[in-house]
Amino acid sequence: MGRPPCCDKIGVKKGPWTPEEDIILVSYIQQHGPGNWRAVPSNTGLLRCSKSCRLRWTNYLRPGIKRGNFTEHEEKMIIHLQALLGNRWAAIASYLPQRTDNDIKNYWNTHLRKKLKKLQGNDENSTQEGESSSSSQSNFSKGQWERRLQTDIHMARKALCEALSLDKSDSSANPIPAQQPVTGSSSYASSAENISRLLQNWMKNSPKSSELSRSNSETTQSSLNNPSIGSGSSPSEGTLSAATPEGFDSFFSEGNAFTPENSAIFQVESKPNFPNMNSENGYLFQAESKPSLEDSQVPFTLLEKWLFDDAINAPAQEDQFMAMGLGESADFF
DNA sequence: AACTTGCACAACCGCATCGGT
DNA sequence: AACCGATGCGGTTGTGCAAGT
Repeated sequence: MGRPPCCDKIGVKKGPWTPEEDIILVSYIQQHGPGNWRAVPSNTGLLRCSKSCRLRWTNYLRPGIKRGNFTEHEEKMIIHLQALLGNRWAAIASYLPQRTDNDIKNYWNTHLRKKLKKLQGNDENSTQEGESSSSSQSNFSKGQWERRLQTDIHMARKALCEALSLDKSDSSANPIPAQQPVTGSSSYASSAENISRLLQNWMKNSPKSSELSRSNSETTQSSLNNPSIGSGSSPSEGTLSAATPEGFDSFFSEGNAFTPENSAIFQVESKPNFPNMNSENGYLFQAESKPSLEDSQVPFTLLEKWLFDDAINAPAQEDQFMAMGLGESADFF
C-alpha cells in the first residue's frame, strides 16, 4: 500500500515545457489568479500535474523574476544567508525577491559551494568542509539559533506586510520590496517578458521548434477546443488565441520577438476577466489568495502590530544582514 | 569529426506542513 | 483530535550544451 500519486500519472506529460503550454498556463492564471493548482490541469487541458504547473509558474512564468547572472552582491547575500540559515532556500529566496528558491539552490550547488570549498582549501586544510551546511546545523550555536529566529521574524513581517497589501495604499511606506517588478509597467508585462525570453531561447536553441510546435499543437488545439478552458468566459474571449499554431508561427516568423508590446494580445483579450487588473498599475498578481485591505480589514493583534511597526523601521535590513556577524557565520563554512 | 567529460539548469519526486472538516 | 487534501520545500535526477581530447 503505497502513497497515492500526487496526480493521475497516466497521460501526464513530463519534461520541458513548451511555449504553448507556458502561454496556456499564463493565460489561465491571468484569469483566475495563482492558486487552486489542482484545478489548473483539468481547466486548461494541460497534460501536466498540478505540481508541475505550480513549479513552472513560480520558477519561470510569474512576473518579477530576474534570471541570468547573479551579481556579486547577490552572491554575497546567498553565501551569508546560507551560512545563517542552512539550505533553507525558500527562506533565502525571500531576501532576494527576484530570485526563485530553485534558482538560488542551483546556483549554490553549481557555483558557490565549489567556490567556497576552494577558498576554504586555500585558507586551511582543515577537515571541516564541504558539507558544512548540514554538518553545521547539527552543532547549532546559540548565536546562530538567534539569528535564525531573527530571520523567521523577518519572514513573518514580510508575510504580514504582503498579506495586508500595504503597498496598495502607500507604496512608499512599504520598506520591504514586494515580489513585483520595480518598473512602473504592468507586472504582467514582466510575465510576458519571461515568456518572450523563453520563446527566444526556444528559437535560439531549437531550430526544429516550429516542428515541435506543430506536434504540440495537437495538444494545444485540443485544449483550445476544450470548452472547460477559461470557464466562465465566452469562447471569443478565449485569451488563448495566440497559442494557436498559426499564432505561434506568426510569432516565430519574420523575426517577431515576443515582446511585452505584442503580448498585448493577452492583455487586450483577457483584461475584462481579470479581477486584479488595474488599468493604471497593470495586472497585479497579488500574493496568492491573500485578502486585500479593503476586502477584510482585520484589527491588528499586538504581535502583528509589533511586526508591522518593526518592519517599517527596517529598510536597511539587507545591509544589516551583511554586517551581521560575517566572521561568526564564516565559521559555519 | 567523433567521442568523452563536466557543467548548468529545468524539472521531478517524495516528505513536511498547513488548513479545512 | 484525527483525518485528508492541497500546497510548499529541499534533494535529486535528467538533459542539453560546451569544452576538451
